[in-house]
Amino acid sequence: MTVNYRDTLNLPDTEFSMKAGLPRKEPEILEMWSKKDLYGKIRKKYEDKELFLLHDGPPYANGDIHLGHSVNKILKDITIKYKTLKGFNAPYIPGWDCHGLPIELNVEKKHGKNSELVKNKESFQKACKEYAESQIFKQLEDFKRLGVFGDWENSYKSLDSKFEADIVRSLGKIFKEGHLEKGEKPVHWCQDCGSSLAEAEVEYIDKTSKSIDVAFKVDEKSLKNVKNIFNIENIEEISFVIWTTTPWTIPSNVAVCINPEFKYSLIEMNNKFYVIAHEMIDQCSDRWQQKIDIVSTAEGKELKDINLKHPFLERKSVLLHGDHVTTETGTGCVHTAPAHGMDDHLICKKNKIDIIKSLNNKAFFKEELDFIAGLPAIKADPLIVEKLQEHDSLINIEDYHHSYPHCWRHKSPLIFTSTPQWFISMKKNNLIDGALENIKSVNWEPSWGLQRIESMLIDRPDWCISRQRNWGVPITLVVHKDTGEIHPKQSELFEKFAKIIEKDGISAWDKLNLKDYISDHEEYIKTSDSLDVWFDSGVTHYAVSSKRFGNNIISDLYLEGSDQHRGWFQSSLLTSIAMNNTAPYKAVLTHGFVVDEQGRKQSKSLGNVVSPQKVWDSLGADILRLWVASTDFRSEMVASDEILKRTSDQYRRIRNTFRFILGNLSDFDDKSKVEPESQVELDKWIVNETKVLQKEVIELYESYSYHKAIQKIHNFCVTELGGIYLDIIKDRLYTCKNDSSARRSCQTSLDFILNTLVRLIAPILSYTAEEIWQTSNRLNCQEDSVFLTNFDISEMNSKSNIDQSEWKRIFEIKDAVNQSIEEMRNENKLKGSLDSVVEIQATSNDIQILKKLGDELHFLFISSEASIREGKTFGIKISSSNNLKCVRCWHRHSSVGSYDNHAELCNRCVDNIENDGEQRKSL
RNA sequence: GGGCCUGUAGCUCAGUUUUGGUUAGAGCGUUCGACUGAUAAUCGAGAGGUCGGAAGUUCGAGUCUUCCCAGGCCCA
Repeated sequence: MTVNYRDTLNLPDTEFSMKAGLPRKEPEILEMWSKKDLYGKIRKKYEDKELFLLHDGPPYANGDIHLGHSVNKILKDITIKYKTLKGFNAPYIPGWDCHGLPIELNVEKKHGKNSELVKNKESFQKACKEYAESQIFKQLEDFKRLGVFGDWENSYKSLDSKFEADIVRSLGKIFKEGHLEKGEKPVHWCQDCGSSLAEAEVEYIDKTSKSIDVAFKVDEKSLKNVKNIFNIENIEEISFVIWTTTPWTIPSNVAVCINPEFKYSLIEMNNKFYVIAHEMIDQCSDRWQQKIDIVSTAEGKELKDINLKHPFLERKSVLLHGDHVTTETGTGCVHTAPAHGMDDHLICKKNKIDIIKSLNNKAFFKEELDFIAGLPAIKADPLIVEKLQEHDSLINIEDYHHSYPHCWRHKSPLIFTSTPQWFISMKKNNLIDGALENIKSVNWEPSWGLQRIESMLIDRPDWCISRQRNWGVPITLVVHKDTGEIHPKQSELFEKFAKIIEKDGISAWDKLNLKDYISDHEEYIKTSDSLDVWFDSGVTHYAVSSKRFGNNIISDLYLEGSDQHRGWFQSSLLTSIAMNNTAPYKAVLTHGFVVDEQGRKQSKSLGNVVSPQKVWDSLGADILRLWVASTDFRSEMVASDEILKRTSDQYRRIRNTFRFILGNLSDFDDKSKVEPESQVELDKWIVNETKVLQKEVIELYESYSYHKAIQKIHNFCVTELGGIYLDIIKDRLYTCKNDSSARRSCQTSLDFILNTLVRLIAPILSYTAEEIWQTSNRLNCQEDSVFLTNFDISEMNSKSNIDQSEWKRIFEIKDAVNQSIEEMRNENKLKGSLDSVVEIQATSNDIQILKKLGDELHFLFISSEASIREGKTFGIKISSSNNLKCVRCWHRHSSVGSYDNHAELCNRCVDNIENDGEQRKSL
């Protein structure tokens, strides 16, 4: 009967399962981290170390987290964990942005727009706060589930009264530094919101508007002048023709602009005389379907000191020169209503022409315009067209399709209208210059970030911080009830109001009585506007970073999506420059957006949304983390089922590599370690390879090239470990005596690899790294968690007889042998590689190298025998071994059958079972 | 319409800047084979791209220039 020699082998043994079961295990690990207060322990351990401050950009406290949130948080977490393992004190304070319109709208929807709760400002604010908190709670649980480490108990929220007070203090500081300005400027206004909107709240949607061409008659007093310029007589009436897509702005017209660089023609059409840009004649003729005769042409710059008459109001309209006039569409004469257009506003400001606005503060037409009184702007279009027809001023009307600003919530068309607003001025106290100067010394990653924010800053208007909303931090200004002048003691008042708000929240502003603060209170009123929410998040460098880490601290890193070049990067920069004259960050890293396989953005309507919740429930958060890490985040990040499947494959390979290592270290401890000097050559080689890998991967982490880092780790598991090292050492691990130096030598290397690799994957595969750590006695004897260790592992240095280039050649020869064996297999002359006998003919160089492996060469090829002989060329001969197969080590050897007590074993196995065991030097 | 960015095997990425130069690399997946002592694993081998498209510069372009196409972010 055959002896069961399997029991004499040292087979791997581990509880680290092949099947991950992440969706089940991860919550348990999360629970363990929480029970241990791991984050607290990390903080304590590193409190004296150099600070690395990654300041969290707050997500908006509304809705479930999506893949974009996950990408952002995971990238931050990888960075934080890497820096921690590197030995930095790298805290992470997550935050939330809590005020603003979307939350108001949700609360309105929930309770009813006309409910008592919504109508009462204080109860409405309370409801908004509760709603935001409920959203935060949900998001927080999901962020934690991603495996993100942070101070969740002490996260920052812009709705905390302390934070709200700090927002007020920030505004006070900016006021004190002279950047605040009152203005009357056109802003996007949503009739449904009853409020002006931030740029971020505007979206462009295709719309059909009525475009009209309107004649503006030349004033009687200017007629002679115009006739002179065109060198013509005997004409009673001349009109300039403008083109606009917003008929409702005609009542606010105060001027018509022409470009002084263009030529303008006097034309005759239906026995009437008009002026339009020469270049536009053909286009207008087509559009109006009219025959046009050119009477005379003049230079635009000659047309000056001319007054026109408003088409139906008793008012003049001035002819102005402006470079903004183009010949793209229209007539080359531009209707100018400074209350309703930015160009119009600027050109009138320049020419000192007063704004006339026919809309009231709620954006309805004023009473004095009887025919449209009380109408909202766009609704008045037909009546204005009618009015123009009555006055014989309408030349043409047609539909016009264009991309038009709409409210991001209501999807309703916006109007552009001027309202009294508070601004942070870009120029008043050189804020823009300071910003442009300071961004140069920030490290932008990718580098085009600088160019991007620079071009955005250069053409950005003043920052309108006023919102006519209820759920927001009040602009705590005290202004004169008649003149609107700010109270002389305003600067001191900011701190007083901040203290009240810190105690009682934002509702305190509405309740406080000015007579408790100023003696001349009867002359003054409180402003009722609230702050743009971008201001809230913009001052987190003060309300969070400075408050928690010391005054004027500059964060090491801001890490957000590339859309934040206009958003948070800019609002933070501007407030920081305004308050401290320095940028709030040393480096800014941006990532792209998540798209589908076709490169399209994820949207509900396209049905291509990947839900992070589904991913961690089915595959595990580590798979999501691995996907984030293995994608180049600098451009768009593609997510799809196939990609996640590939990611799982990649994960399994890494996991199984650890499983193999753990299984083969089950009987290994510190006492079993072999001195590096006496290690087998191959074991020295892999230690060296591991050290090289570690160095390279750390460099890649350092440059935020996470996808290259994880790829390198994965490739190492596949090529160096799977393809070479682990495959070769199986023989020694399994068949040598368990405490033989041959076996202990490779276990010593495996121990080193385990220690190195588990740390290298920890920032990315956090759950798995921790699972490995807790499973292995070799690891958990060192620290309570992998995250309480660092990359510095005790050095293993040793001299080797075989250098790197020689090993390279050895493995090239191994590849060649593999190919030869494969050929034999294809010809059915061979089955497994252990059936083969390898004969190599090589030149002296190769011979010299191969000789170093001695009679252990066949272990390199995993063949039963191998021999070398010198020749003029390189050649490989494979043959099938005629020897019997040893049932224990599966090698074919002539000694099999020559032992009476072990009839089926080879000499090597007999030695390993009965005697001291074999010695190994090289493989 | 403008600014910035992306486009290399089915998938994820190298290679493109300072140096343009022989048959464009890796891993995954796929196909075939081996093993059954990492076993829903592991090992070996093979197939697979002309580098989004076109034109140009050059002896020579994935790599430089221009234009075009597709897509992303931000703006108008």
